Amino acid sequence: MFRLSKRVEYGLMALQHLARRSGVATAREIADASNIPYDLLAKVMQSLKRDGIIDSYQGVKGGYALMLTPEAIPLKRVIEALEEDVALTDCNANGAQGCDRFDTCTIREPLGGLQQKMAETFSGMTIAQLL
Amino acid sequence: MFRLSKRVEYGLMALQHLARRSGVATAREIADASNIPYDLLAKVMQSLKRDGIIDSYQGVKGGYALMLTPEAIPLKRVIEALEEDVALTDCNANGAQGCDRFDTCTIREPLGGLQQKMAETFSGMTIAQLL
DNA sequence: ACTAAATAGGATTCTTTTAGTCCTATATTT
DNA sequence: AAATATAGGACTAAAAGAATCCTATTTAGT
Repeated sequence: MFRLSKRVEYGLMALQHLARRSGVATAREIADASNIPYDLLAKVMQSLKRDGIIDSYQGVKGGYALMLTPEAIPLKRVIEALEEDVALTDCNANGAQGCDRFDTCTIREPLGGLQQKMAETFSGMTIAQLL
Repeated sequence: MFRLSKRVEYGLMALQHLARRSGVATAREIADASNIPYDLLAKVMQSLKRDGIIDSYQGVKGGYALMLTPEAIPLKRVIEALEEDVALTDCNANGAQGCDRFDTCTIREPLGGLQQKMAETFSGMTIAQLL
């Protein structure tokens, strides 16, 4: 349906939250502040951590903090960290896998061009512009 | 997952087919040529017809033909004819419906800007550029 | 040492969306 | 009348997305 997933929505809200308070915030705090299901947000934060966008601190007084300035975090990176790829078709993301008309297909290449434009759009906007 | 739906993929293939042969083609012919499930394509053609992108002729010797030149059919129109909207979030498409954090949400507006850029991208490419 | 509060992450379930199929009706040409 | 199209409703199957549950580990404070 051509939408950002909830994971991405929640991730953006969380990063916005972290950018605003510029310190450590817990997943619980963010979930409460933005009215997001805690368990789901927890996974999102783990993904962002794995990607290196944020850092995490375990234990009491723990939480998450940005590893980068908001200006240095393009939306494209957030989306990709959250296990999606900015691609219009499967074939433009994964190649022939799973498409039985890969060879004869005549829309893949032109769509590839479009896709690149979209990728540029998502690269051009950063967390800083959400503030 | 941020992909075009099969409906849109099939619709683009069909329009490309019609643009190339610039005459009447049946759904069966297009389905065979592009290796698309016939039943599904039939619905897609009906939607394109309803939108006025193509015209249809019933009965033997019937089929479909473009109502517009390929240059006059932007992808955005095709996508919308096929029951999708080019929107990044539900709220940016339907307003407050179904989102319980509509009022407090702070990512909707900036995403709206992005969305508009995307819409422009999809408006800027036409069926002619698929040829 | 113990407890409380965090992150880490596996497994599962529920819901929604998308894709695909089936069947019948109607129109048109031969 | 028969054959070949589109029109469209109803249904089923498969996949993806969202949400929940449970347990392990880490760490600060007492």
